[in-house]
Amino acid sequence: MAVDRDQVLRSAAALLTRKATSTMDEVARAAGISRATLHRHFAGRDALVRALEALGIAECEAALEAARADEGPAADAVRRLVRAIEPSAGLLAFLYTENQLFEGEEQNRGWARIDAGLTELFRRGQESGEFRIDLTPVWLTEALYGLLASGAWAVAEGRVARNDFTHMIAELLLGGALRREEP
Amino acid sequence: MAVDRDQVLRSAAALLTRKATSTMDEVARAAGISRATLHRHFAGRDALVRALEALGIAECEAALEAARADEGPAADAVRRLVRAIEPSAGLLAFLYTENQLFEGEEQNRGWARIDAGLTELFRRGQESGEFRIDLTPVWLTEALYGLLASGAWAVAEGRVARNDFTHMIAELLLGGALRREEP
DNA sequence: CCTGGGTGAGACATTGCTGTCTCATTCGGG
DNA sequence: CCCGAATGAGACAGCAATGTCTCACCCAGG
Repeated sequence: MAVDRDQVLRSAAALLTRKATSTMDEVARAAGISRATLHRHFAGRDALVRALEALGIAECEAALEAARADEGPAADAVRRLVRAIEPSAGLLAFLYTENQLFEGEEQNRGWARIDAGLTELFRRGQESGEFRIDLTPVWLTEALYGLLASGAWAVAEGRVARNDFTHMIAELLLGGALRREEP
Repeated sequence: MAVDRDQVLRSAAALLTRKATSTMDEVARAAGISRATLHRHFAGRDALVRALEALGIAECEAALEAARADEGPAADAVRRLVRAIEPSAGLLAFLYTENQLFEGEEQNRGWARIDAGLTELFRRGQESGEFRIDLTPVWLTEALYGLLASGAWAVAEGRVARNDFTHMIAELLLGGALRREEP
């Protein structure tokens, strides 16, 4: 027995990614447990979302770590980062939109740290001359979130191949749609 | 009296953009009318969302028209389009996330036409050699939606200046974060 | 001055989800 | 084998939002 809390969280993330308004009952069924048991592990929907938020933050920080965002050319760091964060993109998309509902509420301190890490990466790229300076690091960070969410949904609906996810996001973010002049 | 239906729709759009889970009562108050009157004009929340969807579609088509998406260099057309669509970005963001909930449901035919128009624009840019061919037109369309939503939220939360909206989105989408080689 | 359409305020039942509780069952360890 | 912890199933009340209805009001046009 002893329900695997982490596995419950992951199936909840997968379900809520597809349907953000899923019921506690649906979440429980998706995890293969009863609503009562789900309630024993997460006091309520709110607690569940908080736990998912913590999971998302942990995965983002792990990705930031694994991608060694502060090493080497910033562009390569961005590519590594997108690759590392891909498995979490669905969860991120859910949390990203969910956060739009918290209105004034102060955001979790974890997000602030991740935002800072990303912003720093883009700032570093600007200082090294790799990135253009007319797009602010804050905007590039927001754009990355938006592209991750778009990408996750596009993949979920079959409009983009899963294998292309990393390439599509990283290359659009870095190079844009315009064709580069031949080097 | 005769409540101005269009004005109600616009205030609803503005409110739901900020808080997607707003109550019918909140929507009514935001429009300065009573819930009863709101109900007389829109049979229910569902009907309201449908009407907002129709409004969003109409504004998108108008923007697509006004931007003359099929004329001149594709890159310039994209810039005109982003500029023309900016006032609707908040509504678009709301509808974009709302649509994630409709799961299987067949999407409105209007969106299909707009998607087709955008995809065609990007395809045209590829054929003319302006746009790179490793990013599919479908993905560029999705990315545009995602960036519009990100941009709208970032502006709403004060992370990006409203005046920069068009530039940030269009230039990131077209040119990406990397600095161009000096021409 | 009337009259009627449009409105606001509020009551009401309904619905769907939530949170809590109970009870029977099951499974694993001692 | 036996016991206890964890679970599943279901009942139950509470709650928030919805949709419907009534009634009084106001104001513009006849």
